[in-house]
Amino acid sequence: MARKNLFELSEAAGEQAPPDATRSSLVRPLMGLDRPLKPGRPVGAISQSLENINSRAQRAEEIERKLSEGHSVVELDPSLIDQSIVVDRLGITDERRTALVDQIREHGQQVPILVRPHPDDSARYQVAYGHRRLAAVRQLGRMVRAVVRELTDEQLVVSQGQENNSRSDLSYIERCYFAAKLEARGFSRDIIMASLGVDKAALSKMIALVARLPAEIIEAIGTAESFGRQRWADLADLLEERAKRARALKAIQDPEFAALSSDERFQSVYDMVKIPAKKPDRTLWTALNGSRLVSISDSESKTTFAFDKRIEPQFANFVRERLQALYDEFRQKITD
DNA sequence: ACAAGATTCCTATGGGGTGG
DNA sequence: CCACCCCATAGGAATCTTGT
Repeated sequence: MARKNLFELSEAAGEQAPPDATRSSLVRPLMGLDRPLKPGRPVGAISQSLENINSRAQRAEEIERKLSEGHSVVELDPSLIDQSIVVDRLGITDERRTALVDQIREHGQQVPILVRPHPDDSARYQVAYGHRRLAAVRQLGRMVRAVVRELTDEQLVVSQGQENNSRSDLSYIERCYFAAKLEARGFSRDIIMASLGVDKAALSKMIALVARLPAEIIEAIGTAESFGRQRWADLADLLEERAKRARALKAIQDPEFAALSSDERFQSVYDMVKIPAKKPDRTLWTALNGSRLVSISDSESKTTFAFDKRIEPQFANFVRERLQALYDEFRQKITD
């Protein structure tokens, strides 16, 4: 928890920091993004150029530096801006949203968002990144500060993914989800790798993971910030079993489930399917005369007595009539 | 035969816990 | 408080599989 809060604070600080405060040490130009690429340029060029920059943070700092220095920032009406062609988030917590809104209300929007002209509607724009800032500004009813660039679809998603990477903004499952959506939209593996900053092996696993998990469960659990590849893969393994999957799908409908934090939701689903359902412990009670009168089934939540009517038809009724007396005796015993 | 993708295995890293 | 260990994570290399 403490870690998470720290992270949120530092991330919030990042949004408002003066753009040039920490960037003077950066000298390496962001190859491939320091000038707009010609549309239609082979996609390999993008990923190739990105290989030369190994540090994600550095890469992202560069993107921001370019934005704040090299390109003019304009103010746009948020209502003219549509979201990206591929949505990357699984939802955002309320406190994070309000924190950002407060911050922009007090300090203004320090970091511009990146948009491109809408390919189908010349009057509108599409976000490459800055969805949350856009939403916050929209809520405040202000104009949004934005950099407008001509971007191909590939450049758009690569910019979007790199921005997310740079801020360590997306949890593992969100990155997987984003990857899967890019894949579904027909982007090449090269582009997706460049966007997410992962190699082909990792990407393969990310896409496979989303394919293995029911979408309802991913969406119900949400970001699950604390859980990475291993735990999600474990969960996917466990959910291969049909019975467990059914149980998980049912559990996520519970209103109590929705009230948990995302991490807790993951843990709760995980725990539920991890512990194998204990099958009821069945024993047969045998009377002293050898009659096997009662079979007793003992599970986690209840104990069932089944009376065999073929052997002693009246016995069950007899016990039923004595229940109150038995219960009284029981109460008496535990209150002593 | 070749390329793309999937899988498996190994390892550096860092967080978290524990014992002195 | 520090040193150490354990474990999860995520990146990467090697290898296997599949499709053309």
